[in-house]
Amino acid sequence: MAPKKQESVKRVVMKPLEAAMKNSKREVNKGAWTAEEDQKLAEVIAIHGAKKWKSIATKAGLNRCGKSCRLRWLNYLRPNIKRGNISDQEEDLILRLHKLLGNRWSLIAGRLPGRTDNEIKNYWNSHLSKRINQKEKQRSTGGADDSTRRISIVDQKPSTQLSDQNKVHGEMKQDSSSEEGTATITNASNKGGDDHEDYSNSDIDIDDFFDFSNEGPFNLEWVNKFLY
DNA sequence: AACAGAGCCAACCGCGGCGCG
DNA sequence: ACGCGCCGCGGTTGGCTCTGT
Repeated sequence: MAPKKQESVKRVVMKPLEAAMKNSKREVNKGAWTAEEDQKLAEVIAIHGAKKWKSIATKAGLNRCGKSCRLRWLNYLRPNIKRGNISDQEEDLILRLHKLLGNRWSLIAGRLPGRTDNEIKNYWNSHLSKRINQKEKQRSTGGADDSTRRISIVDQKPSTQLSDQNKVHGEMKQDSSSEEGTATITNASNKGGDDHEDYSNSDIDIDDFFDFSNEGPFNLEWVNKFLY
């Protein structure tokens, strides 16, 4: 299918007016954001910073909940956001990280500068998961083609071939929105039974894995340290 | 040209964690 | 220790665009 670049800009202009009109003054506005709302939100965040989303929503005079403002900022308005055209390198990295972390989109996004968790999640759901499924089918029938070669490479990595159990002993938390990429590790039970792998038995140093301090902005070599 | 189905993506929803009083 | 509110995350949905018929 042909890519739809710059589409989001169009979207903003399309429906939202009627959506905004439909919503009464008391009700919280939902649906697509208008350019005007974007501008207001950006202005308020420029002044007050991207914290206290509820008050930001109020200060901006937007009839939106803080949650919605936060999402809009993180996924669209935030500076240095890359849109569209996930490169082969990035795709490869997503595949590897997903293999390692499962559906921890925010963590994966934290390793892809300029990419949002939502974007990666969408990309995974619409592109990669299908390819994985295809590959699985092909594997069961035997043989592989070019389109799945890269995925095969990922599958071959030995150090992360961990158990398929849906449990994890370490909960990792990271502020993916921070440009510095500071990370902390906490211990907690995993919510929701993610399908990622149990890395607690591996020789991966989690602290090291999420130590962003000595990396370039877009150096993907680091991942090899953990995955090969 | 019109329609239907698939693909894609922005945004919403629900839940859990955390901090504060 | 407890309750409450806010924040962040992952899953899901709604709706627009594209493509094929």
